[in-house]
Amino acid sequence: MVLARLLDTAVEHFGRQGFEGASTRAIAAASGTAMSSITYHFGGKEGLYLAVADHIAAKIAVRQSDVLKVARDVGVASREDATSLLLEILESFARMMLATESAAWSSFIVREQQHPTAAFERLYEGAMKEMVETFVALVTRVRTDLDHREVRATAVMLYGQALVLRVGHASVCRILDVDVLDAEIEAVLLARLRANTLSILLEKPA
Amino acid sequence: MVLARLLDTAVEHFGRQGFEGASTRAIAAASGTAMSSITYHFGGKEGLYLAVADHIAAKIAVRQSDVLKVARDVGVASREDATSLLLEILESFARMMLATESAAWSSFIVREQQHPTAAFERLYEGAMKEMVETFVALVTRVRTDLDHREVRATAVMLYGQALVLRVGHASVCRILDVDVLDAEIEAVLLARLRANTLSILLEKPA
DNA sequence: GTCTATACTACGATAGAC
DNA sequence: GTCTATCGTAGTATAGAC
Repeated sequence: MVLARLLDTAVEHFGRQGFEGASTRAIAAASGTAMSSITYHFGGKEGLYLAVADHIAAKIAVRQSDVLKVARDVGVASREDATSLLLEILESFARMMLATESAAWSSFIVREQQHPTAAFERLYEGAMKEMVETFVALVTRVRTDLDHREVRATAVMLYGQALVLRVGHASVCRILDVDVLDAEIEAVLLARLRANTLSILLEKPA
Repeated sequence: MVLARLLDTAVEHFGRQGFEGASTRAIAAASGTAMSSITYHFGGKEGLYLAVADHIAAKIAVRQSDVLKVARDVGVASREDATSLLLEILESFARMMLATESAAWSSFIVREQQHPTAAFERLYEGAMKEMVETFVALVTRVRTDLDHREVRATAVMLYGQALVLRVGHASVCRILDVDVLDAEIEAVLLARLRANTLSILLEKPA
């Protein structure tokens, strides 16, 4: 109970302020417990940080599990099925990027992306790997004209379209001239994501 | 001189560790001066932080000035010219995201994107605004089938494809199964960016 | 302008009471 | 398991020498 509360608070604090910036005192206080609880439960600040990485990975895995399960069940898909599966996975990811709850842990992940520590390994293995590999397999199926590396580069950029919604949040709001991304704007963004993705996937081999 | 050295060091430190995580002592030491120089030149830690934002904005503005100048000179372009200008701006941005020097300040910017402070205003007005507006104008020219908001949503996602190269750096390396993004991989990525962007821009209105 | 010295606050870790 | 108390370190800011 205290343990869970510490983890949730820590996601927020590490996300906002990074490892060095966050303070175990502040995390403990915001969790309504003493600082030494962190030492007891996690061995120290670093242990808490790694536990947060696992915590985030688990949350993402749960959130993506439905759509990934469908992809697994379908197995080798027709080109049309693969295309619509890709759209679904990407839209699911984009919704995650738009959800306000992702703000907390996305900061954590983005920091690890740019300056990886041991926590990155846990994030990647625990949450991202399966999503990535499924995605790559589907792009391979749809874009038979591309080689191995081109497929993966394409997958990266398809993801980038959704990632920018969270990572460039302030600019996205500025560009769209809104203060918050409400349901109406979200619909426009998701529709564009879908349209762009279809354009990319269904390009006729030159 | 000391001032410039302090700024360069501060970009690095604030980028990696954030505002709270970075220490003025460490920044001063790495710049070969005393901590009180920061107080003298910038008024304190916060003043230094804002100065860093201006510093970064200026660097980006310089880097993008050539390609933006061309766009300005062309004025109202033909659809073909607008398309190739868009490709050029985006590729220039992508090259910036791939350059190792952008690692330092991109962390700074990404943090401000997700949790904006006064520094974000300086970054946006100083460096991003012109790039964004030019870009939106060109997309408007090319995708005449889209309304105002759809154009801006499309612009955001086109940028996202390039942004992911920096912001998702560790994952990109993992997905492409490389340790560093060398010239060969870069070429593949840029070629895909170009191809995807063309697919999106030249989509036939349904 | 740039330094040293210092005041004050907050950090993480740990020991020990309960 | 959770708390309080305390230690050593490191943070920012500031005053004053040069």
